[in-house]
Parts: sequence; C-alpha cells; structure tokens
Amino acid sequence: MTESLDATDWSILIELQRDGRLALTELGRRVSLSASATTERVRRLEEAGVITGYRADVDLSKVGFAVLAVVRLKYPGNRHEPLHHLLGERAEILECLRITGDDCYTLKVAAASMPHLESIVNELSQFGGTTTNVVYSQPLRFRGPQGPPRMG
Amino acid sequence: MTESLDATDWSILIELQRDGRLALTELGRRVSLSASATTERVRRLEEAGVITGYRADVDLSKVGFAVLAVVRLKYPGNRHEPLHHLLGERAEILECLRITGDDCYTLKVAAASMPHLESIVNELSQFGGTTTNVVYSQPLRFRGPQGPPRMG
DNA sequence: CCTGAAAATCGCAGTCG
DNA sequence: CGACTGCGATTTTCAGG
Repeated sequence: MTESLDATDWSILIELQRDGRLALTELGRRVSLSASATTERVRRLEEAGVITGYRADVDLSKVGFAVLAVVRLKYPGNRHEPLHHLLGERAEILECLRITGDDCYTLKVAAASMPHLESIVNELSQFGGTTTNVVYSQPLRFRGPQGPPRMG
Repeated sequence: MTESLDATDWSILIELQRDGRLALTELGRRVSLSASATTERVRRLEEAGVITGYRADVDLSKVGFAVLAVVRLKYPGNRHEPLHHLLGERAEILECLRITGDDCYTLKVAAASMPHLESIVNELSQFGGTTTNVVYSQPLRFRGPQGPPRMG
C-alpha cells in the first residue's frame, strides 16, 4: 500500500501541494533535477496513486457561501444508499466522513445563509439525529502531508 | 465580499476544480473561449481571490499515514496562541476549524498508526478535553462549490 | 473578446553513466 | 535503470484590433 519515497519525491510533493500548476521545468529547478527527470518522477507518483489529482482552491465566501458548518449525523441501521444518494444531489455537502463513535458521519456543509443551512440540516434530519456546529474561522485550512511520518 | 460570476466563470471554476493543471488553451476549448480570453478570466478570478491557489492531492495512506481522525477540542479560556503554535509544529494536524458549541475546535489529524495518533492526541490534551473519532472511510472526499447557491 | 506572433514549456526520441 | 541532451509540437504570453 505504501510507496517508498525519497527526499526528492517529498520535495516534489511539497512543491506541488503548494502550487499545483508549477511548470515541470520550474519544479525541476526547485528540486535540482532536469525537466525530463522531474516529469518522470511526477508521472510515477501519479501512476502509483500517490498524487490523486490537482485542483483549484475556491474561496467559498467569495462565491456566495457565507456559512460553513460541520454536521454530525447519527445514522441508525446500515442502509447507507439513501445518504450516498443525497451526497450526489446536494452540492452544498462538501465532504462526508464515516467515523467511529456515536455519530456515524461528519459532514462539511456550505450554505448561503442560516435559513439555507437550516433547510439542508432538515434534509439530513430525515436520516437520523444531527448535531450542527457553525464554523467561525479556519485557523488552519486543509494542508496535505509535509513529509513522512516520524513515528510508525 | 462576494464577486459576481457569470455562467462562464462557473464553468471555469468547475473545470479547474476537477483538474487544476488543465492547459489554458484546452480550458478555453471546454468553455468555448479563446486562449487569451480564458487566461484573462482566470487571472481575474485569481486576482479577486475567488481562486486562492492550486494544489496537488496526495493519498495519505500511500505516503505512510494509515490513520485519519477527527479530534474535537474543548478549549477553556481564550489564549489561543499556544494551540496556533502547535498547528505550525505538528504537520500531522491537517486542518483546524474554530466552531460554535461545546467543543471550540475540530481538527483533522493524520497518523501512521494508532500509537502515533495517541501521542498526538496526548499533545492536544494539554489544551483541554478531547473527543477523537477515527475515520473509517470517506464516502465523499472534499469537493468545492459546483455553482452559485440556489437559496440565500 | 479575438487574432497572431515571439518566448517558454512539453513530450519524445536517443545517449550516457 | 534513472537521469541528461536535442528537437518538433504545443502552450503561454503579449501586442494590437
């Protein structure tokens, strides 16, 4: 499952996580490799599934979603299809994790307003009990791994 | 705060969120615009802060982090600097949201193993009570907004 | 927003250590 | 086998309409 990555691979991953649009030429410059060697490394990382994709990061508040919330969902039974279907329908649901503990799922939800959030939580309530926390701020926006684990 | 985006802007955002490395000329093809017009649109979206950056997506399990967990932290008082300092130190903390409710923060933590996770949770416990849920699976990995809010 | 040119980059050969 | 060089095709960038 785990790939063996050397220091150069990690440098590449860190640079591409910071700027996913870096030209391979410039990336090679930063990790002290030629363009072709860099291309080959990146291709292998993609092939191995270490890099799963590249994506632009969009500021939610700038595109009309003023409210971000974390909703925990207590989901009785094990018929999960209806929820999975809703994930595809409601684009306001940005993320869904199945977790251990009393609450089976935590979801991240974006809404234009509190009434909007209320309507989404109402939809989710049909599946089970919900606990909603609105996000004040993000002291740390999502970042990827910055190096190999130092403990294992 | 909110920018006014037309349908073409949204097409661009959706394409770049799906593949952040799309060439501008190919992107233009998909949204029916010339390369230079596309470049200008993208530049404006970046300038306005709608697109905050581009990043490669890395598979955590492939680089040695077998365990992902959500940790909620009950943080008494309002001296937040020590926690913010830890966010910079511990690269295993991938995300941190300040939220309403009993628990002041939710954090996403990556670890190589359960003992590793335990040591990080121990570090966090110095700040206040913690509630940890391990992630089984991600029915929906993070995605960005797919269009303007339909309610608001 | 489009066209069209120069500069940089990409992708693919072949070659070396 | 992994990394470097050279060349044609594509992309990026910037001028002007």
